[in-house]
Amino acid sequence: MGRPPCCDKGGVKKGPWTPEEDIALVSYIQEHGPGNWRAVPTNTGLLRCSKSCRLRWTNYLRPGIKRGNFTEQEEKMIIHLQALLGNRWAAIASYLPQRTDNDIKNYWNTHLKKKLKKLQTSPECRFGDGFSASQPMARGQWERRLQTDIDMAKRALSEALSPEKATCLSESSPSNGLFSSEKPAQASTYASSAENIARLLKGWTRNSKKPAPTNSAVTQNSFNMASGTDTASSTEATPSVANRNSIELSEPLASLFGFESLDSSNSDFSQSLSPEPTLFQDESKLEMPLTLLEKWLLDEGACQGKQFFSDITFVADAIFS
DNA sequence: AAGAGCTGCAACCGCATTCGG
DNA sequence: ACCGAATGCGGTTGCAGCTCT
Repeated sequence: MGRPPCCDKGGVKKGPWTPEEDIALVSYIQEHGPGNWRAVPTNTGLLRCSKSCRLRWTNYLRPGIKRGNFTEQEEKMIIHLQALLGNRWAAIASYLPQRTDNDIKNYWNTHLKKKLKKLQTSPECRFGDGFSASQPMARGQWERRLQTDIDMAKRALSEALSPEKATCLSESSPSNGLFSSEKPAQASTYASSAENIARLLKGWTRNSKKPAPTNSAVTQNSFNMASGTDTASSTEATPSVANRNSIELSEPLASLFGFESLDSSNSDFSQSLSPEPTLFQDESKLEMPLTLLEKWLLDEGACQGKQFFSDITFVADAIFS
């Protein structure tokens, strides 16, 4: 029943990508730009389905992707946004432009869910106005309350969004490009891809001293190794493994939305490659710069949804304390 | 030292949505 | 308006590497 999978035909390779495949893909995209994925396997000679190529590019090879540990602020953002949006990872990822939806999803499932669960089972844990994990309300009751809070918050958001505010905030971050419809010049768009190929090759050569690098973990190291030698003094978007733990821990939240750790070409890239829907786009057709969202989320006296967000903020704060 | 169990993440799968003829 | 193809998205899986015993 239904349409056969796109890579149903035989001879399609699956599993981890090799550095050779990555290079072929990046080279092709550098030349032709992303899109028309159907043509990619044919034109590159890759024995991969178009879907696999797109996924590899968007989740891994695309410039401007930050890998490694999530910062405290990123975690808080994810918690906030997950509470607001649910498991709409692509929408959440559109507000953390250096992270992919897959990354955020994985991080939520492997780290944050556990943290929240642990917190909820902790006897001293209390949420906001008094519902506590030690005396949990019935699941259905809790869910109803959460849904009510979310609805309240959404309503408050709609009310809070006057046109002049939206205008003001879009002006406040004119260069981040995330909400701009302008397309950057192709040349600058793909400059960082060329850079990545160079890094890939460089790292790959170094790795070749070891047994043949045949999995994606090696590829990842290739990028990191190549950039890691001089990352301490740069604003490289792919930090070395060594300094991942310290990266941006004290970075102000604003930088998350200002793309300060991206070079200009990468910013352009995320601009051209991130047509993801903005918050609530499919519900109330609102478009709101993240700075406003975050300001609103964190503004203690902001709106009717205050209690909900104080609950969420409490949870987030408890996790990081 | 070794093997069993656990964890994290890259990649896959299949359904939903969008696009174009 | 309809239909098939292309793309997007979220859930799930498989496996490499790590930790524990």
